[in-house]
Amino acid sequence: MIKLHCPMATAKKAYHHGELRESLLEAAELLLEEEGPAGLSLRKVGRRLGVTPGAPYRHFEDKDALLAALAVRGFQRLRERMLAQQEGSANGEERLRRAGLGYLEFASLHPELFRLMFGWMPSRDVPELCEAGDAAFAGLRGILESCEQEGLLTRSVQDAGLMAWSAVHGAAFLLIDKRLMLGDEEPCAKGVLELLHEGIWSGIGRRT
Amino acid sequence: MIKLHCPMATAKKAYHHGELRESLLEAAELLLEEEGPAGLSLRKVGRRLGVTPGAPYRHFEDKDALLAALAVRGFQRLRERMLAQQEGSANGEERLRRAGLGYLEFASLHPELFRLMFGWMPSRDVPELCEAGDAAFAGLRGILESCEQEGLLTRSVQDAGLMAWSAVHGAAFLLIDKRLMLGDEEPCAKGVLELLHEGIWSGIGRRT
DNA sequence: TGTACATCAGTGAACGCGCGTTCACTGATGTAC
DNA sequence: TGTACATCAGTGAACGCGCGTTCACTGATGTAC
Repeated sequence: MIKLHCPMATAKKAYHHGELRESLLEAAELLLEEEGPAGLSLRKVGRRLGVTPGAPYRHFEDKDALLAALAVRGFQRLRERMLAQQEGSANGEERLRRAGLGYLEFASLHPELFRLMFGWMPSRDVPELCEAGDAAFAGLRGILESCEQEGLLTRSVQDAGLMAWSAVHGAAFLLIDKRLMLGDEEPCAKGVLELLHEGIWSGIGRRT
Repeated sequence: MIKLHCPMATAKKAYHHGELRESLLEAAELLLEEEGPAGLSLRKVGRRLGVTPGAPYRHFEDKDALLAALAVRGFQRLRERMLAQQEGSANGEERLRRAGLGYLEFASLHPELFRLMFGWMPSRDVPELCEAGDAAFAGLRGILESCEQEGLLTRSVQDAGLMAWSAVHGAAFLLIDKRLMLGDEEPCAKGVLELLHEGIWSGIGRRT
């Protein structure tokens, strides 16, 4: 048996873990999704990795720093997911739709992380965190600006951004809170987005 | 000095509090808003009321029950606020706007409670809680149904509901998370709603 | 109106728990010569 | 290539803390007669 992420693969118990920082983040995220924010403790994370309670302090100043790092990672992935499939799509409307879908998918896949990123964060004034959040929103703004250049918007980029982001953000929360029922079936990101996009686009754009 | 809410107003320290259940809820909500969910403990709430740690257990089975009651109260007030000014407004569009404004105002005034109601709740399967949430949404649905009867909707009540609720719900979160910047000024519920409503109504309704 | 008694609501002390964090330590790693 | 040594990353024991919850109790309240 070889543990891929451990440099000391053969040794049964290595004194040095090797990639503890990354492992802590992974384990913490897993724990967060399993037990929610109240169930996430540094000690538990350490225990999962077979590591002493003091070990995490070599990599994070305190618990809040770990949480902030978790949220930063989250924003980066959210951004990547939103922008992932943009290249192929010529049309501004289509790019907006894909970004929205990425947003909803991200929330569905990582509901607790999503909640942590938006609002639950105990220490909000971490600059890295703000930057990561702003960067994610900048992706949306970029899409809308290109829509405007294509002459597709009926409103300012600012107003369209408020509208589109609010709608998708709200839908993401309602989706992970299971407060949406589309007929009988369990709602999925894709179904919700289809309905939503129609409304958003009627509200901010025009079809050519 | 007379404490209004205490029947034993003259006695310096009454053995029986008299309205402890209600006081616990009030104090808990205050504490929640001041310190966030992580700072809310039964002991602290008791301490604030000058009451023993065991006292709350005469009124709530456990901490989760208190939290659930808090959220239920929140949903009731959210509903009331949304429907408060409906009577005077003949027009369906206007009623929808006022409901949206009520929603945003509620979130602005009680951000932590709002977060508790949506999603943070540790024990989600409390039936009273679901009912209270559904009742709040039913208010929105009623408004949209009357819009439909007035011939104002361009979409089904279902789709319009998803759209309108998502947009306002998302804006509420972005607002309390301070993620919205409208030009230079600090955004307020009213300003955000004005912009939002234009987009929503273009998306789901028509003007007569 | 007065008394006896059941019920109720809060007391206060105690429980065990898991937590975040600190600290002197030690084993492993990597670098200089 | 081999050795000495500084640096680093994890150990393990300990700290104090505040928490949720329990429980035998007691003072106040309200009811029956």
